[in-house]
Amino acid sequence: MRNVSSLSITLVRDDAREQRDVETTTTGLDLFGTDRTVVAVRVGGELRDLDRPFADGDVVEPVLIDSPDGLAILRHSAAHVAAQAVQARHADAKLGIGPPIVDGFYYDFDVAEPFTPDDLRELEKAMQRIVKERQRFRRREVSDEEARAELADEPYKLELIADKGSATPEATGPYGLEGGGDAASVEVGAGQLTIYDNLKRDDSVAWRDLCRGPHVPHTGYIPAFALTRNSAAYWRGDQANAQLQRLYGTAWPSREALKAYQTRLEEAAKRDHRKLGVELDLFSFPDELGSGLPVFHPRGGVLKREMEDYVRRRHIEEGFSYVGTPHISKEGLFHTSGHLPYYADGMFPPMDVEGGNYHLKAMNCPMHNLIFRSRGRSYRELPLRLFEFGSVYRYEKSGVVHGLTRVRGMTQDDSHSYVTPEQAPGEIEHLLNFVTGLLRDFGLTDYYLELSTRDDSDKFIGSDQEWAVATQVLQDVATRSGIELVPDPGGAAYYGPKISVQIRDAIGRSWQMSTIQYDFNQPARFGLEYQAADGTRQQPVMIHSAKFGSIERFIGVLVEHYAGAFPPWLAPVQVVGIPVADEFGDYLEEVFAGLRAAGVRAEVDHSDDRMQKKIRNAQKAKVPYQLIAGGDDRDAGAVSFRYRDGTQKNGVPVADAVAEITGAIARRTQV
RNA sequence: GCUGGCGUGGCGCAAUUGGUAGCGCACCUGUCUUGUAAACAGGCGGUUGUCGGUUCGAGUCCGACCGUCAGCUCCA
Repeated sequence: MRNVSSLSITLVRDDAREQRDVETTTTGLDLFGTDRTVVAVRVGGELRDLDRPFADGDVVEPVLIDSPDGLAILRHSAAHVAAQAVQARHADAKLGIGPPIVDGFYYDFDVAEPFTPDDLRELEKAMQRIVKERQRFRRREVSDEEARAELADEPYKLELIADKGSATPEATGPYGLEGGGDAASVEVGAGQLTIYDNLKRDDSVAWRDLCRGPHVPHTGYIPAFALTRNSAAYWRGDQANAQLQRLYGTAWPSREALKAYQTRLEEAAKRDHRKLGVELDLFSFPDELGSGLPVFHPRGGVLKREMEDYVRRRHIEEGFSYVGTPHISKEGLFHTSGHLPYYADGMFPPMDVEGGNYHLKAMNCPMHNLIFRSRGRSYRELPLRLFEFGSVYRYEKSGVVHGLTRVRGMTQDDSHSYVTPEQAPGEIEHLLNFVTGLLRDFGLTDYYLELSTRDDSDKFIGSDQEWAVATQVLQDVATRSGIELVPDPGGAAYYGPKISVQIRDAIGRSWQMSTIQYDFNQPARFGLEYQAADGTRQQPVMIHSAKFGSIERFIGVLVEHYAGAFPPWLAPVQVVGIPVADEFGDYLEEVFAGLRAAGVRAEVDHSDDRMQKKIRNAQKAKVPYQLIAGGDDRDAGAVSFRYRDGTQKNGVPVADAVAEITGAIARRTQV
């Protein structure tokens, strides 16, 4: 028989369930308080602070500090510490929101003066003091009126209270990580408001914040943190709102984990394509040209040409016709297409020519439409597939230009497939297969699909019915592919929905690469038609698609993906010949003549450096193969391999060496 | 576009409280060159992003512009 003053709870740990009778006042701290790796509990699916008492029948699971929820709780608690430090230093600072994010947290403040690097150092010290004080986090349920009274000096919090209920926590989980959720839901949920106090040893309130929680039991649970940077951010992400100052930080379960994170960032920075572009002499951005306008050096040119050769050949194999169109056009074309009314801001301003306005093109589709319309079209010609390398220019805002991944002048491997509505699903599937095959050939496997659809804003044209059909077609094909599919509501082009391939770069930013868009609007606006089997005139659907997306961006991502150590087929220089001494240069030249005859990009290093220096240079240039030859090799009609990892293979007969290299190039393998 | 940081020879860096710009690599020249990540010596190269201002004097201070970095917003 159970004692009336006890509860029965179920403890779930590592998939094991354990029934336990405990005292009525038992809390998570009683169960796990000695274990610093437990930061909260999950009771019936809900995250709770450790100091809340259990109820009879509760199913209790400890939340470990290194689990996704545990890390979020740790980081969100660190955000509170940061905010306390800020308000202690800047009495006028008004609180915005302070959610956890990937690898860290931020907190927004309305302050008179932006934070300086010195501020960050001082704030970090202040945070350390708060952590040392082991301030307790105390949860307090308050009514809306109480919250308003208590936070009368916090205008942004008052706004959140007023908006309470509009948040949708179930859509994103408790912390709304990985985007998509309203970060403000960290402060207020849909129901009961809570305030978290930070209590000093004597139980006096050091600081308090409107917050859903949960939090770690006390600030001593934050073993390793750092403030990383600060920047401006618009209140609630809206450019029309006030600009707040955002403080970014990171927090980890241990000093070692923090150190590992910092090391990871340093390693990622070494892969940055902007840095490697200089080091490997691939491309540059001359100031004289203007922001976002790259030039490709000979080595980068090889990369670009290999990609273009590949994708041109593949388009032809997939039934596309290679076409060509100019870089500029009279502006009427872009009125017809609808781009000018909708996206004038994204285009370079017009040039006045003979009294009329000309525009640099920002897209190729209108010109391809003119090719389609250049004569009568039969249903027998469909799908009609046009493809070109289109040079387009987009007036990207100055703050968003970024290396090769966000430029103002770029080359799209752009295609438009004109199809009957019935052919559309098949064509989209065809294009998606084309794209996934291309990504595989370039060694990219870590990507996901995004389905960008319309929302109810007025920037989309066409009927709801047409949008629904187009969206459904794309969704079906994307789902059938089995690739991870992420919704992107409101992200569609004004003329139709799209599927895009998103790839992450070295620093975790994701970039849109390939796109497939379903467009029923432009065929109507351009009056495109074909004659059907029954003699009637019908309007085609056009499917826009770019496989690399932008060649420039793809190169940027490739550089980071391979950290500059490209597979042989893409490497600007595939083989460097290194004579052990000057006199073996002629022998290597003979060998390299054979390589070059086989189409290999191979150079003998005849500089007056010594062998060791030549090896070092080739290594730094990340050349896949170093072929070294001295007396032993020459006598044997052989060469010696040195690979990028420093391993070597000596005395390889020349024919075998050529076969090994040409084989790896042909198979597009990495070495 | 917004907020903040930064801007010194091709690259990476240095220059005390404002006092007339240094180093390494690269490059050029010469001598060297036999086994897997830097031979030795000499030399060329910048008026410090641009323009304007303060000052007897500015790379060092101020302003504008350009570029760049981080974040925000945006991304047909």
